[in-house]
Amino acid sequence: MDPRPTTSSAEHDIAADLVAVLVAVTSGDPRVLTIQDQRALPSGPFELAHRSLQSGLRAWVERQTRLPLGYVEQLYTFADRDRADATGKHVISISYLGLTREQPALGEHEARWRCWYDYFPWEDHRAGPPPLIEQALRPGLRAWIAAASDRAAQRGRRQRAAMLFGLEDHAWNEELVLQRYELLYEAKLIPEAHRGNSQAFELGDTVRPAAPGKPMMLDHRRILATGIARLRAKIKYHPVVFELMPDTFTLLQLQRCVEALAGRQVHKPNFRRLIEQQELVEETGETSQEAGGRPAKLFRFRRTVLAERAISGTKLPISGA
Amino acid sequence: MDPRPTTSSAEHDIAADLVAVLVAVTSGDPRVLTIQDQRALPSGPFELAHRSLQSGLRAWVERQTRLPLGYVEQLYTFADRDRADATGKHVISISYLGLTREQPALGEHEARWRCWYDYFPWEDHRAGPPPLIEQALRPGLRAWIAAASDRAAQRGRRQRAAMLFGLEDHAWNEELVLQRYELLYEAKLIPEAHRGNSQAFELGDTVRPAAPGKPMMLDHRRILATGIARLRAKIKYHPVVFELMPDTFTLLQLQRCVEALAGRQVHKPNFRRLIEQQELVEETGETSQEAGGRPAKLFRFRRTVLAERAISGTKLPISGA
DNA sequence: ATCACTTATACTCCTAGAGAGCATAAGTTA
DNA sequence: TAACTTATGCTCTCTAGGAGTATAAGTGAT
Repeated sequence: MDPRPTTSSAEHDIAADLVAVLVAVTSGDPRVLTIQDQRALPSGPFELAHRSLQSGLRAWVERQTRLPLGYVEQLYTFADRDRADATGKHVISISYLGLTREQPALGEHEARWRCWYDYFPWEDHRAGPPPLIEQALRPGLRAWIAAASDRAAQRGRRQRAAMLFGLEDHAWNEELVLQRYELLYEAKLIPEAHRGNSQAFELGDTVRPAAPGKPMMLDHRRILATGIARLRAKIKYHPVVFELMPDTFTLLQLQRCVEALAGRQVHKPNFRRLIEQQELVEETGETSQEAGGRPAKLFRFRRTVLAERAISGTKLPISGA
Repeated sequence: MDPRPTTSSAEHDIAADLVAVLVAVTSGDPRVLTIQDQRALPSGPFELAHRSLQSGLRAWVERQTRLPLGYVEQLYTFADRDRADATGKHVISISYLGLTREQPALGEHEARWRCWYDYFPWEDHRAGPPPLIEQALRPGLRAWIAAASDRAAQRGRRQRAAMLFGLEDHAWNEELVLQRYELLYEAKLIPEAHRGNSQAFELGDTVRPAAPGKPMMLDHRRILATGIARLRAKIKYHPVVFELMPDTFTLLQLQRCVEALAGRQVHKPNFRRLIEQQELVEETGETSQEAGGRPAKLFRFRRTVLAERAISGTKLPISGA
């Protein structure tokens, strides 16, 4: 073990990049900020001027996009060899999840909001399991299963696919976004898997039809998957949804927001019961009748709960897991 | 937004360090591997030869300590300005949690296993709330509360302290390890808070008596807190405990291991019920009578559950939260 | 041999919370 | 006025999880 803080000669120069998964929910769609023809996540260099990584990200995002970043959380740090840049220098990417409200009309650097289900169409189960799993994914998965070396390996692959994609009466678990992406990647059903690493085409690896869903540069789609998974897990025990809501909202709007993120429907009475009995919100006294039915009460998030409670003590009724 | 992958001129040279929180549980104590007179966590440079960060850490740890690393998980990436090394170069620290079984007699670089409660004595509630919270912590906390600018701020501080340390009929939540450390740090009850940043002694900041617990170099104690918190959260829904157990074990040994990590007692009948009804273990047919009572059946972890189940579907009876 | 003690293991009871369904209220639009 | 939409309240049921109790099967001391 190398005793700190003597600077070892083995240390090499490395560049650090910040990559952001910026999420907003607009009119019932979970959206993510993209650049470069919607094929990349916004990223920028980590500069010496920044006090810390988190403040570096905040400063950079708010300067570039003028978005007020409500909630920021570190996701994961990558440093794969493929990511070395033109000079051969190692690039470390530190990815962050950021939540914000609504989208202003930002137009710089062709930044665009895009529904995240465009990149992961199999993740949207709000109207039940999407048919595209059976139609577009299953054949490729079958081919991957059959391509395993022996019977035991085939059984393992089948079991893993069934568990992750909710096949053969496995229940759908919306949190396993990253694992599903990694399986599809491993099964060469993701276009990104064919780039860079040319060893991928050895042996009996036939090129299988790509899974639906828009690809991204480098490993940005994996980073996005990480962000979605983290957010889906987080909303169950931490009141972060409110960072995505306007100041006042109806309970149905809140529910739609949660459903958009979780990618599954929520039982309406239970949802209201949970929100209200936890006293996460308070009435504003006003009502909204945007939706042509009985006017709904408007609510506002009780920010004080963040101080009152142990921060891990809130729950949303998403069965899953 | 800066379109990748053009290398921006604003990128500066940075060194990347890997820091490991290596955990083992021996004879009922949760231990962590330390170096430098038990004042630092093992760390090493990230080298170009490594395929990825994770494999870099694995290779380096296994080479230096000859420990078989069962489970590895990334914790957090730090890059605070204080961490700049002698040359003024930014140092990014990527911290990892690693689980291993037992300790061999490794003696290199004065590496030693040490009980993690030596660094966080207030975290051990296995025999009820430790008296040292009332005796050694409470006075300092009171002083910090009283030092707030106005009544509202005082109330906020009191509430936060009560929530985190289980005072004033708040329940103890064993997962909030990091938040507790950060509060003590902020309250200047942690010796590490007095180093480096000399601005800390402005205004009415009196030097309060330090909290008990062995300090560490740099922010290593914070990293350790992060690791403990992550592990305490993880054992509740993922069967990682078994990475810390020998091949065969009794249910009581397993329970003691969980209790050591969680820092609280567990209801024995409920624990056994949960473990058995989830079919996490299988009998070996043998029995153990190390403990001078009725011989206990020996069990073994059913590794297949990792494939069978969605990995998030296991639970341990730790009320908390 | 008996007793005290330790540990293992099996049951029962209770309650809070989550899932699901139904009923009613109060608006809108055709 | 009817049909439809959305809001809101209530009930029922099931189960997981928390807590307590009882019995079994060993050890070591008197």
